[in-house]
Amino acid sequence: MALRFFNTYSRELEEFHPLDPAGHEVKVYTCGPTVYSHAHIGNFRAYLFEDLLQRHLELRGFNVRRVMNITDVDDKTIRGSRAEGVPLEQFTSPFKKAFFEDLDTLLIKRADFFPEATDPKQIAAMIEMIKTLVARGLAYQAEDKSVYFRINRFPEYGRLAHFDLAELRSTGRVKSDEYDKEHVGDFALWKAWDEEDGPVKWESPWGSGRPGWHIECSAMATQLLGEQLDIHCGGVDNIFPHHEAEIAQTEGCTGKKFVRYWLHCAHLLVEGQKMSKSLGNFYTLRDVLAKGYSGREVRYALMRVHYRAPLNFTWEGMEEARQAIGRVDDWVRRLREKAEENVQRPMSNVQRPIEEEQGTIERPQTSNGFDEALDDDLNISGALGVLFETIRETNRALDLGSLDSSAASAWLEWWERIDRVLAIGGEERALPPEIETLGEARVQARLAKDWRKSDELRDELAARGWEARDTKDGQKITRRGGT
RNA sequence: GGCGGGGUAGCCAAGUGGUAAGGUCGGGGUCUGCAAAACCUCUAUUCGCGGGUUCGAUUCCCGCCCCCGCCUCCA
Repeated sequence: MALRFFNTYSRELEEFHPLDPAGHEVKVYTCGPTVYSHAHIGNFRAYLFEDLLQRHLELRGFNVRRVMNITDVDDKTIRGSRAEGVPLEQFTSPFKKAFFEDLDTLLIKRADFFPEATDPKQIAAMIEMIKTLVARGLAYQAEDKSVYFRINRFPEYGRLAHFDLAELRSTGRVKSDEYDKEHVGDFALWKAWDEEDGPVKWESPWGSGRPGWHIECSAMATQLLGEQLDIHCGGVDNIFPHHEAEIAQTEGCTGKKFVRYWLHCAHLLVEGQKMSKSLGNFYTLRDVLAKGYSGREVRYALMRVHYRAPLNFTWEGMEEARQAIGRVDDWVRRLREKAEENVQRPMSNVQRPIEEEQGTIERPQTSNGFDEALDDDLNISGALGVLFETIRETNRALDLGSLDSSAASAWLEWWERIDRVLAIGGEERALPPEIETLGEARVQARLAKDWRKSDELRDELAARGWEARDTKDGQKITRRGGT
């Protein structure tokens, strides 16, 4: 099956073909965070979806060139810096740093560029775009000195969201400065300085002020990726007005189709409601980590539901993620042990091709459904289904002794390949010395058949987050859950 | 009101015009000193509701109901 995505623009599943004539490079723009506080896990759901997209495209052989912007100037960042009485840059910088740390925690691949809105080069590019729009009559300076986009001159406006402009209803969420504008729907490209902005301002042909939010993305995307993008992503709440505005501005300047595939992810809910800072019902990644969950557990929990379906965040869901990941870990560990048997006696009886004929375990197929599931608009549930079925089947074969070390190696390779997309695999870590000591004591107790002491030591280990299991090959100690 | 997304087992969640993947939880079993892990097994005659098309619909069509979101700077 061909790779296909649901395009918000057409509201249809479309086969994916990049702009690059060679069919190799894919240009992706993803809306990033506004750094006025820590991003919450709802934000990270979107970034995880984008990470999954990038990783799958890469697995499919595309070379992804991706940009994610950092909005470090807007009403909220200015308000924050004033409240703390520090310069804007000083206010946003810790949140930028935290954002990148959080990306690492969740094993989200870095974009190629993280342009910042306050970068003078970007501001200059934004001003250039606005100049072009003004010159073309697509924008005008109003009495309040701000510059607005004239949506009536861009007939396509509303097409992405499928909105009829005449039907737009004000939610009253935004303070209206409507009488300065020709149309309520006209949006700011350049916001004239006012007292609330304090020292935050840049010079422009229209006086001092700062750029509007939407123009930021248009300028950065075209600067770094060119006038036409393959894929543009974001949360569904960005469809209107943000992405609509981006189309208007960019196409207003270039006259070319801006984005070929628009992909939007649904919201993360908490108790059935959208998780958002304004409602106050949000968790930051740090909140979840503080409960003892690891980055990859959060990653799994937020990634396991299809990106276009709402996902309800619950602690029960976190526990499920922990269990599922533990199952994967145990399986991988088992395969590694099996695979190593090969290394220990490498040369002995060179060829035993006969083992293949004993109706043993099948080797992994290059594709046994995992890639194909993701090709279908990133059907992660289908892909995970393939993984877990594989786990059950290979575990069964291991139980029966019908999976030899070379087959184990082959399955391990299969796993390592798909984990380049999932990135949920854990790392083997050495036992801390005190755990080692307790484990050793338990082995001795067991040799002496001192079951009571053995059980006590097992409880002791469990209390420290480690689990002792007695297997045919002796005691095994593993970390359960958490980091 | 307009525009979207979603309604499948206790919970999470795939999916197909031919009779329901997978995860998690819970019950039973094999294994174990006891456990754990793993494996086996049980848990939706049924896919929001009502019509229609069809030999047959959870899947296609029509009409409803419920939940969530967007409707001018929220991922």
